[in-house]
Amino acid sequence: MLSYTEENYLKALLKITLDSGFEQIGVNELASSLVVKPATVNDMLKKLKEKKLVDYEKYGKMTLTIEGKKNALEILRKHRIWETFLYEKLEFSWDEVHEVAEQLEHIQSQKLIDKLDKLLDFPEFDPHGDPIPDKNGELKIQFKKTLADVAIGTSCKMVAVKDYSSSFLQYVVKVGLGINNEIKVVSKQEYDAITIIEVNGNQSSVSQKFAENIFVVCSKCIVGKSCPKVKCEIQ
Amino acid sequence: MLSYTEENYLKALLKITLDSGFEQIGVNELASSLVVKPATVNDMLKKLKEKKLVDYEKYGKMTLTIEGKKNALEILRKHRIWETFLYEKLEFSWDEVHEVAEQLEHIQSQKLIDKLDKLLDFPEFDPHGDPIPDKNGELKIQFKKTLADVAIGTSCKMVAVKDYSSSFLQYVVKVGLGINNEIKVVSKQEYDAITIIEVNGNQSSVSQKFAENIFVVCSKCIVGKSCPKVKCEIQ
DNA sequence: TAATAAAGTTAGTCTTGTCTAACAAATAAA
DNA sequence: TTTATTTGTTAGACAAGACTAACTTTATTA
Repeated sequence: MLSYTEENYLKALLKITLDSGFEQIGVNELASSLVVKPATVNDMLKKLKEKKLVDYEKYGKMTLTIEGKKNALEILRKHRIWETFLYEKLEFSWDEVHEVAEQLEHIQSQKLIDKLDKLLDFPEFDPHGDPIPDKNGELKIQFKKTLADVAIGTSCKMVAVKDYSSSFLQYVVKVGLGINNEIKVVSKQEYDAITIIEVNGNQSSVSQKFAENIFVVCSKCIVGKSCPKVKCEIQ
Repeated sequence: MLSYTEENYLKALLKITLDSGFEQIGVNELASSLVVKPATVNDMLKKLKEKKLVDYEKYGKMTLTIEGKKNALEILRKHRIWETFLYEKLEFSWDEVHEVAEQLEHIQSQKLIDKLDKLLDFPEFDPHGDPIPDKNGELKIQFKKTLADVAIGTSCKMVAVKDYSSSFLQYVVKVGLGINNEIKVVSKQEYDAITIIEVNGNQSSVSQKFAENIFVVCSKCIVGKSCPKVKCEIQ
């Protein structure tokens, strides 16, 4: 049985891997993701290594083991199913679900998750557009990049967000954006990367930071140098 | 903000008060209820007193303060709403809900509970027949006693259970009993208090221990000496 | 009411998860 | 390639919540 804290460490490791596309994770990186000091991560690492959930050597990088990844995917599955439940059945808005799901994901009951999954008719995506791992831990991975990587003049479709904070999500709604919306990149300031986008006929200017937190798919996107951090894998 | 553990101490105190009808609770009593040593309770008591959730003097008895009771009722409300949700919406049986609700009751989100309450159409009782405190912390209290207190030849109606363990609840079902069933006490062995009851025309023998864990209401029940531990209050 | 039993308290220890401060290794830059 | 910087490690401390063992009060009962 994993503790609440151990679960959070595994989840954070998986999250970093999925976001960056790299399986090798440094102590500082994990520490800042968990808002904890590197020394603390170091201690926990010994325990996770002992339990064979993480591989690492002193002064090396860490990687989830198969077993660690399996556990992490289960937590991610619970998190995303709870988010979907809150959104679909309890009238929560998409900027409210994350915080509560952070607590609910630690409830121990296989039956509970299976029944929720059934109640929701086996959803494939959560309210933020993220894929929900299935019972076997299979996770759909889409070709995706951020709005910041989309070439001027190109259209794309918003599929997910990278930042789950209320303030960001509320701002996304304010700009008229949502999952599955078509976005056209009209122009981009060279100086500060302010981007003019068009959604449903309305134009808005968004910052570089904003654009980097919107995941999109499109046929003609810039690969390589301008898309280094987003894993573009197919299932 | 209360810790998970503090919440459990408050809940246990309220539980003992509701079950026994006495507000004055001893350290040993609470310790055995929480399956913890008296020394541990003693330490926690200092913290709860500090936070003005519990009144007590050294070597005296403890009582929940108004504030402590308010908190405890909120936890009880959450517990019972979650049990109802699991039972009504997720096909859990009545012997499965308690364990999971023990975890769910600690989730911090007022909105979550309000929305669940609404989804369930503001239930008044949980699957074990216990009343659900309302948003203001008001708790319906029924006249009730245990099946062990019912006089021979008398009929009564089962309204709740005292023990929430799976093994007991499954046994209750096996005997053909459930909330709202009419029970007639046919006879009782003097030697070992084995009681013959009749439910829906079928007779069963139940032990004293069993009978003490079934709450019932009836018009002609024995009060006073044979009903010393059950609080017989009206709302 | 004095002896015994039960109930409650205290002191010291353990584990988990966190911290700070000092140190060591690896990497990047001059 | 030597120095500086970043990254990672260790040691020691602390808070929460639990324990054991020894002790003190209060309650019971002979």
